[in-house]
Amino acid sequence: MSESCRHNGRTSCTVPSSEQVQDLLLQAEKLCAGRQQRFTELRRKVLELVCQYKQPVGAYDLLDDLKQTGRSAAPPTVYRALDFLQSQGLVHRLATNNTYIACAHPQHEHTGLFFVCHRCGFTQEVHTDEIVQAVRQQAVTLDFTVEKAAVEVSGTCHDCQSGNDDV
Amino acid sequence: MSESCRHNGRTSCTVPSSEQVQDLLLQAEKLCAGRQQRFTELRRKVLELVCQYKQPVGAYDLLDDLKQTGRSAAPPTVYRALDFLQSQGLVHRLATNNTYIACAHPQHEHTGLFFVCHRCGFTQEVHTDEIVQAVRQQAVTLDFTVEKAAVEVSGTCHDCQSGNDDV
DNA sequence: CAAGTTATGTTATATTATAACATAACATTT
DNA sequence: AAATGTTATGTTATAATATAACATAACTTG
Ligand SMILES: [Zn+2]
Ligand SMILES: [Zn+2]
Ligand SMILES: [Zn+2]
Ligand SMILES: [Zn+2]
Repeated sequence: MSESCRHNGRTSCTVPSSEQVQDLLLQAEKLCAGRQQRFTELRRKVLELVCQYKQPVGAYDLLDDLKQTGRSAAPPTVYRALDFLQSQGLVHRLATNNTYIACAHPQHEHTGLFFVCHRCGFTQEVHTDEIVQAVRQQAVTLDFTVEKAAVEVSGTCHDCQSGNDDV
Repeated sequence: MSESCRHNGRTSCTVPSSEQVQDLLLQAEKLCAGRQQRFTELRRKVLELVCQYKQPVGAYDLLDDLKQTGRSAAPPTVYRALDFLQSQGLVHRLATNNTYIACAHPQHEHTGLFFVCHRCGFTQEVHTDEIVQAVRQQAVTLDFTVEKAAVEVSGTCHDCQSGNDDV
């Protein structure tokens, strides 16, 4: 299901549900294999941990989780794994709150576009051609070669707008 | 000159030049006065320091600068001033590299759109209606209430593309 | 297996930012 | 002007995030 996906236009993407995690891990394994990149146990484990969160997660939370598994772990352990996962497009880093989130469709390159609810933390990745195109067009105007773009919008999500102040 | 400015469409904005700093400080003073906000000596000084950099500057660099002036200063000193300046739209924070930059036209609210050269550090703020509009449109689709948006594009600026590897 | 490369373990430290509480400055009312 | 409330700053300590540096282990390739 997540093997092939079409993200034309403004398609929204969700964090994989529990039953999809294994699928996504398999996908990640294939992706890395195809690129001659080593999808090690540690990297798999970290990606799995990231996936298990419904929301973006901090590096030190992942570190705590890793320690729980009995495995030896220090900050570099998790940061190196996250660096690798990011380099493969399997994980995005949200700069505005120093968190990490699994990408639901790493099979094609893309800029991370995120809408982050600062009330409940719900974070939605989207693929909006208009945004990407607008950034690209501005880059042309500036004669700027884009390497990567971060678009992080914070505000209130649909569910949190319903007037109830106590979620 | 910076008193009234028209940023219709894709207008680029630069960090104020040295001779413009006093103008910008005066503008900031008026702006705060009009809002019943206290533009204290400390806040003025921090804004001035930020303006004096041609590139985004880190909080601890500003802290060092503050100390040079003889004034007592600790991290909270500069962070509180920066928080205030951000709240008034006088300064933007770049989340992708934890730096702060003066806004060249704080007189109207806007999202910060930045193109950051990772080679020379040159950072260009732009006002691109297309980008803002595209984000807004996507927010409508998601029924998401935007509070603030951060768009930070990193790559190579015009000057750094000229093939020379040793700037 | 040997040699080279890449990944991980480990310790220490750098960098960025905030908590908490005391004091000072300013504003407002009497 | 004194009293009072509010906002800003000083000060100390610490939290939160991330990396440097170097040793060891694992994997890869010839
Ligand atoms: Zn993604
Ligand atoms: Zn929400
Ligand atoms: Zn601005
Ligand atoms: Zn450059």
